[in-house]
Amino acid sequence: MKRHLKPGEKPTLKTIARLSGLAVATVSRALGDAPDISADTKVKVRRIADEVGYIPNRAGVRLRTGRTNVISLILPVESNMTNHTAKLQSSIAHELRGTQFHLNVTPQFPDEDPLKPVRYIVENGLADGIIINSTRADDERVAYMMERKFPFATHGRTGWSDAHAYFDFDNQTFVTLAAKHLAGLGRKRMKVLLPPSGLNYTNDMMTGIIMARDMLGVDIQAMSNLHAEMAAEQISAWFEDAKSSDQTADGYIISSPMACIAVVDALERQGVKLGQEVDVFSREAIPFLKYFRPQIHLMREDVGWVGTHLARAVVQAIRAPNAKPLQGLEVPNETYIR
Amino acid sequence: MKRHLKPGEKPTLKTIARLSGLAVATVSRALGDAPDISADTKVKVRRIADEVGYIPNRAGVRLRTGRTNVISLILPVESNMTNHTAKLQSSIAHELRGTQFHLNVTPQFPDEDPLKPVRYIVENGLADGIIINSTRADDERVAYMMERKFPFATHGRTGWSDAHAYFDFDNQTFVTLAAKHLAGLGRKRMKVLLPPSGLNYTNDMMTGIIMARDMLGVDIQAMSNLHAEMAAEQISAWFEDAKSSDQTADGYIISSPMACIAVVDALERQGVKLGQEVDVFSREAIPFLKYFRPQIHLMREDVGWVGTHLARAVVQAIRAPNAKPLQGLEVPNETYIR
DNA sequence: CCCTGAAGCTATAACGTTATAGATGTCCAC
DNA sequence: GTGGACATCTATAACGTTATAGCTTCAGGG
Repeated sequence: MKRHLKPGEKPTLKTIARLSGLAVATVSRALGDAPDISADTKVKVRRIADEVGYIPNRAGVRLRTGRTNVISLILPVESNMTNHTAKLQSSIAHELRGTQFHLNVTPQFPDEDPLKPVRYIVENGLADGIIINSTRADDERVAYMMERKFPFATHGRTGWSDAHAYFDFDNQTFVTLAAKHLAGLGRKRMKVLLPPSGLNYTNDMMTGIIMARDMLGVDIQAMSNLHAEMAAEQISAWFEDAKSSDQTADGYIISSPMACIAVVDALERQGVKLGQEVDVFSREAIPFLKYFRPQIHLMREDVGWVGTHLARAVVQAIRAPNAKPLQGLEVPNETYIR
Repeated sequence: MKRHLKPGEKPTLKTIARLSGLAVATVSRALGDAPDISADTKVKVRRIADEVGYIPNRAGVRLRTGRTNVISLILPVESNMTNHTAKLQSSIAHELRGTQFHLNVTPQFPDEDPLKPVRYIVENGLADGIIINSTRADDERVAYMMERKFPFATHGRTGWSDAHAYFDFDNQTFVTLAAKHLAGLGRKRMKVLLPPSGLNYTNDMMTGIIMARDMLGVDIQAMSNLHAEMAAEQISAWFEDAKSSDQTADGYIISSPMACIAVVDALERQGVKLGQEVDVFSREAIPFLKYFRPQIHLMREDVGWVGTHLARAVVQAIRAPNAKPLQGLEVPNETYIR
């Protein structure tokens, strides 16, 4: 398809002009559907443009026309930010304040390849650096950016995290601490509701399970067929269905606050009382589960600091590509438990 | 200060070159701290640049150097988005998918003039359109953008909303419906926890209070010295302090989910039981308060649709500046109540 | 007094795009 | 066969920036 392109060449109007034998201005006007260009030419130009994958250079358009093709969302930074995403973005934006950098949000839709937005940004030069989360051990986005030496920082480690900037919460320790805490309350049979499988921190939590089993000698295992990002209804439904199966756990370790709510709700429907038959331990960024049920045990995680670190890390990766990448690992201890 | 500038002129390197008598290239190199420019010149250029308020044109830099000065945050769009901000952004991004527009997030810090980010974007041409929320009746940001004919859309109406694009939830009807619902449960003395004063939807809710009083004949009033965006701790503290004062309300209408949690918590600490001595009615975007206390009465508000509408509205404002602005008002009815 | 080298500045070109004015060719009317 | 109208395309310039090469000036050595 792209056989007309010189290798590594980013197609511009000039490319299309060369391939079509037309002038750059004509190509521009043809693509812009100007009235004084013949239909034939328009079709021909359009075809070549598609063939070579032409995408208008935003800087060129912007410089010439003043059009930025950007929509700006003004996000009020509230003091009592109860909101994970808002908090993360605010802290990134806050750290970026005073630098030349602007923050752009690119959605990654569940129905598309996770690599797509990353590739789009890298190939079209839409940013100097990228921040991603939900990392996998062999994350293809990370592999892609490392190969191209494109600056980035990840929330969550990967198989190559020695070599790139990241911030991570030590989820292995999270699990062992939680298990220890529950064991201290006399709990004997624990179940862990993990994040979706494949994610790096899911693996870390699985390691934590094994470590807790080995070192503390407790009966602890992951819940199968269920993960912490499922909708509350699904989690509830699972507990209903599983009534007949093994429900003898007396301790739950839950990876996300929403899942925790769903689990507690399901347990209570079965007549179980928190702090009596069962104890529940969850991770939480914002102090709110304590209002839901004060008996829930919590490990706090500071999202604001995550954003701050990631912003610094990616800026460093941009400015000093050869320096040692900025890496941060927050290892929780007993004082993190509420 | 800016007396050297022609009116309306956006300072560029050329401007500084003209004012300093140096060549454009020299100015560029002086500001870039190049080694072959004398210290004197650097100081002089820097001073003039500051004086005229020079800010490098991002498109120029980007075109020349390839540097975008943009950091991109990849935001995974989860299906069970439990998160107001993330949901809003996802729906905006979703609506923008397939258009040429990118979404940029500009924070508005509580310690700075709300007009600042808007002015920054407009003056420096950093976007083609702006979306704002937390509007006031005589919102200075709206006045600013209207005066300059800069495309925008607001979440929440203003005093001039006939003339601009907006989406709003009918908060007046929200209050009257809630009051009617509580009255139907036999509640006689209602209190409303409003959003911070000055916001347009706060005024709407106040109108709703008066209408409910007049039309339903119920005893209903706003809670003073307290608003729904305060931290949970503050709300709790207020209820403690106010023990001695009037606590005879039997119905509460709360403007935000977090405040609702705090209020219910405070009430329960006083031994009050939901659905018995007191009923509580709240607004909610995500189905979660029902897990907290199933007795809470809810009016649902679809944040996803808000984002979709706002995105369409601002795109229309950009593409067809003279068309009638896109406006949407969601008027709740009994079926919105859960 | 010429040559060299350094310091300090500038002219030019280029990044990719599009608005403007102009060029070329065709066709028809007179 | 000349003029004009029209359709279609192109050359040029400009947006703001910076890398590159080159220019000027001056001091100091020979």
